[in-house]
Amino acid sequence: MTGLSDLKIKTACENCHVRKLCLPTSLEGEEIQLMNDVVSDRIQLEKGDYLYNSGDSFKGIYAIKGGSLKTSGVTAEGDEQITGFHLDGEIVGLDAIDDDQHPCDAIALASTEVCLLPFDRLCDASGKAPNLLKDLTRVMSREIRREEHVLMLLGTATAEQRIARFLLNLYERLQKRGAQHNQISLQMSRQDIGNYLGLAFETVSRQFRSLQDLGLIKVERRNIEIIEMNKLSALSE
Amino acid sequence: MTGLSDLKIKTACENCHVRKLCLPTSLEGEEIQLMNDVVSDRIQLEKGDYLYNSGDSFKGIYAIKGGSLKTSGVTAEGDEQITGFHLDGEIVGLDAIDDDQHPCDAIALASTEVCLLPFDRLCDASGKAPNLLKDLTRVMSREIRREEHVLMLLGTATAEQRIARFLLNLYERLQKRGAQHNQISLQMSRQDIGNYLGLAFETVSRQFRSLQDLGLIKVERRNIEIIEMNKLSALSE
DNA sequence: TTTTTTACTTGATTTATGTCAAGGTCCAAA
DNA sequence: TTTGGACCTTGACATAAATCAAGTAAAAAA
Repeated sequence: MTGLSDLKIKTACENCHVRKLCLPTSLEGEEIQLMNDVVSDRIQLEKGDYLYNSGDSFKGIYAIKGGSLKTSGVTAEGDEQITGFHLDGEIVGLDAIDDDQHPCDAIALASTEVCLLPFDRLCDASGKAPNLLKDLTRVMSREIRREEHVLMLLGTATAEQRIARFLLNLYERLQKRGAQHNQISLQMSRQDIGNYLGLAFETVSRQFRSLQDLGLIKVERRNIEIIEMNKLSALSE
Repeated sequence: MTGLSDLKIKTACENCHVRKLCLPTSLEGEEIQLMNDVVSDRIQLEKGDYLYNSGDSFKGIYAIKGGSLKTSGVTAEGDEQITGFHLDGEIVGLDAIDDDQHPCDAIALASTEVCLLPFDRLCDASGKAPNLLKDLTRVMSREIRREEHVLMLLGTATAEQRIARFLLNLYERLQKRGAQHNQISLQMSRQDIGNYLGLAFETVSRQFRSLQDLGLIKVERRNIEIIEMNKLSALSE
């Protein structure tokens, strides 16, 4: 099923446009070839497709080559709780390593392409390349810190602060990926944003409106323009 | 400063009473010796002592040999947000790997002893022992999942659900450490619990009282007895 | 095109929880 | 033993955000 030419395309980590944001950020020259051998598969998803479901057995972690995903768990009461939005260059599935099954769903927010990094291969390669081991632990550490930030947000912040920080965080990440200046293109619904931030979707809508009335942002469906970055930033604190 | 006999005591991972809960859970025989060489130091803390402060440079991760810690970050507004309570056998400091400085404080809740695992040594050893590498990634994955659970709690749960889940979670972890049946000994203040769960401390107090009035628990200062485990569990969902 | 569905906005009302305030209890230091 | 202070409980009141409800706009389907 997989020809030689496919393999070549599949394994071109060194040519990947998100290379510097992805897992093997510190690998150079021959080491990056190791990484090519780790990547077993590319998966193409359309909007709404599941990359994995809660309960699925763990094969490996996934690097997002293009597009975006949301990850969500199911609360004890049975409803969805979104735990993160993930952009290209970011890694999902790290929470499944411990007990060999995914505790969350991962769902594409748009057309999305991911690389499967089978975990056994990744461990083998990490044993050979100390830099890869460091990159792996760094990526996991970053995910822990990301969740700590969300946690701190949900612990105390007001609805306005949550929305402001959400927008600023997304903006920073989009900027690294070369987005247009001061523009945020939301890939998710108000429902999703509210769910993620622990707010009703009506509250998200009202806060967008309120920030627009204050002249800090301009809202046009799922496109947000940041007008007053400093004020928005001040308000988020 | 460190004699041979000290070294022997320091490095006795194989004899440690929290060995099965700690990092090197899958190591056997000679491999566990590798771990002994990783541990560089034991640190004794009294209640209120800081293990590290936010901003401190990262030396390594810490395994709790006995006692307990809280970790807390500082929000943008400048107030404390507790991100976790950590018991013996658990690991703290994983969030500092990525950018080489601690993003949180870690503070002892009681007399506490920790082992310092310098990160470079740990990486070296992980390169030699594939099982150690797996243990390390498992511990990090577990921390990611733990935070996801808190996140899901803060996203939607009511005050009553938060308290119920907090108690049940703590109970499970204490049971693994041989606590008395149905007893929870809280090492932290109502203030801390509220901060962690995103509630005012008065709300924590009221919920304890309410659960006691329902006959599900018995509260006596910082000792909680679970009377109706099933009902408490049902209520937490 | 028209119709249907989904996503979003806005208003009115309710409610869970925060805030303020007062008093009580236990522990530690003198 | 007394005293001071941290910690906790309880009540009264305020409020941010949820919920309920109705309408609008855009996208998808017919």
